[in-house]
Amino acid sequence: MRWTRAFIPTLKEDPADAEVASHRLMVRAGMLRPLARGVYTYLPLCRRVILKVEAIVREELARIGAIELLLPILLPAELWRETGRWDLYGPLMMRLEDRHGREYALGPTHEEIVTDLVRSEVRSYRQLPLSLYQIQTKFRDEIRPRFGVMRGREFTMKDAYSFHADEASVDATYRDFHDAYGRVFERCGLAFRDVEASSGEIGGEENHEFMVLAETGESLVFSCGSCGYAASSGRAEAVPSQHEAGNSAQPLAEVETPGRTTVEEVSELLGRAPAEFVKTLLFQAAGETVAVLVRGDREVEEEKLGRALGVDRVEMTGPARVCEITGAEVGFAGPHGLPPEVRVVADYSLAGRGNLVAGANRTGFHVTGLEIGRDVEPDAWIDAVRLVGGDPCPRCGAPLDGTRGIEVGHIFKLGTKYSEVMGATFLDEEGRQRPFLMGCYGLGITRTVAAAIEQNHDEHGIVWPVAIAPWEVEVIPLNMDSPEVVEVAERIYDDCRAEGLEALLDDRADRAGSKFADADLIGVPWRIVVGDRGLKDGVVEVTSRRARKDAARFSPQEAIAHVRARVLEARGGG
RNA sequence: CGGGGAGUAGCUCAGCCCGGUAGAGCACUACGUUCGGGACGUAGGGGUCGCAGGUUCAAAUCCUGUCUCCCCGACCA
Repeated sequence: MRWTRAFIPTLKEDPADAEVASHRLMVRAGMLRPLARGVYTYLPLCRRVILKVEAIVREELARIGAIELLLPILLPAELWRETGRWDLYGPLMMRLEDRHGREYALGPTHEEIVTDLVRSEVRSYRQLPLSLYQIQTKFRDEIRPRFGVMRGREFTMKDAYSFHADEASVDATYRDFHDAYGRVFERCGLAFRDVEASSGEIGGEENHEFMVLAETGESLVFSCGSCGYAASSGRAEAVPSQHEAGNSAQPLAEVETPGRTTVEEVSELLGRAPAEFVKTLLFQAAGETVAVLVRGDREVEEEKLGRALGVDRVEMTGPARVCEITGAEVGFAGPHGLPPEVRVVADYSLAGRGNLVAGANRTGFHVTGLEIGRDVEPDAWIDAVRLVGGDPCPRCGAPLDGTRGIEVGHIFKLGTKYSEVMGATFLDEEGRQRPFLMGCYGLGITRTVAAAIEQNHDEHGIVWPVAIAPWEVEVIPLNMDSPEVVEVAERIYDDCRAEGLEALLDDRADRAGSKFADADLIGVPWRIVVGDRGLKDGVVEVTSRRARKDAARFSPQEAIAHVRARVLEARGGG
């Protein structure tokens, strides 16, 4: 491709609204332009990268026998009503009506749609297992789209769904997808972790997330360097302590704490460490009010809490209701003396602690000397705390690493969650009608591109891994007025392509500085520079984007051979 | 949804308080000089100042409404 024909509108200046590297660089490098909040045009350079990622995904899925199809984007409400997700999905789903007033959604995910297809087409266990996937645009009306394509409202996702007659088959396919995802991200040049995760809206049983490690990630990941345990924040377990109440034999006493509502403020006033506090948080879980007690220096992880309570989701109780229940303003809730209908659960972080500080359920007062077991008897001890880096590994006790990550893939075992309610069944060997066992497997294509940039850039621009680079080599003639430079560059460009390399020729009449700056920005991994200076000695220069200025001098033919050898090493897979 | 900020040239922004001929840098066009890490000069092209009302002799500027975008938050007591 010739630069003058390629439509790569690079920018000298950073866009004003881009906060993270991938967003900033995608706009500057002429990959991305915004159209609406969380909605972007993918320019040709970006499209090339997307197609490369998709090609890798297709290759790896073909290896595990998954079959590509394409499901519609415009989805009738009835199917979603069958599973109850028309209401459950809430405002996250983009909805519209046709001229007759019929309701539709723009597909945020496709479990219902693919299950509907399979229930009407697949009759027998002989047709199983079946793995179907598509690569398609998804729509989610995110609360707050941000970070460019990392959290957009319209994005490209590969979603796969598998159907099985028995658990062993689900397990085998789940493992296949797990391994295929690992190979995809590896081939894309990404450092990632696969972690135990919680299932969110999709639901189901076992599931794993694939997290690309990056400071700008929106998720928290915990991993153990000694035993290999890894889990997302919503899943990572605390080490279960023995839940014996402490006993310091201090009397329960009220203290005045006017206007001090946060742990920090009360801690300062009383001179007691936050770890000696009980935070009492009221949640609504399936219509019931639950008081969750957690150590003052810790936070509740709502996903874990929901699982511990056996409900799909928990919600914090609104301030008005909190006042009603505790009889005090928000900020003074405590475990002692709550109405009997409020269920009380205590997090393990409080186990064995005595002489605690807590709200007094009276505006302007806290209590000291609180003993769990004496002053309040929790209905249950649970693990609902959000871990922090350095917490002990639940498997081996070594300190956990806490890092941020970008979720690029998520795989689930669904069981019969969808097939059962939708009546999707097959006949087994004994002629019995049984619901399909299912798995589903998502991989964010555009998010993977952004994650690749987050992990591979420097202050000058993108540093593409060869496997997903828009081009493998960029040929840069430094002086377009020199017939010799142009001629040699053109010949190198042609020969590169003849050798099967994907080449970009910067045939713009610009000065050398601009070409170098743009080359750094768009991040093509190899560069062959042709200038009068070198041609005097019959050589051109080869540099990698990573090394940038460190040039090796070769004859044109050697240069191509050198680059070709490096590219073939790095292409991987295939 | 709540709070804050911003909409002026393709991009980054000034001008608005204090109403009076619409600006700068980058980008673009032409010519010249330059030419190995984002050159310089000269001359140009390009804007219904988000939109709709209102006040005024006169509105980018003041007032009202509205739309859009960005940031923060959405209850951790």
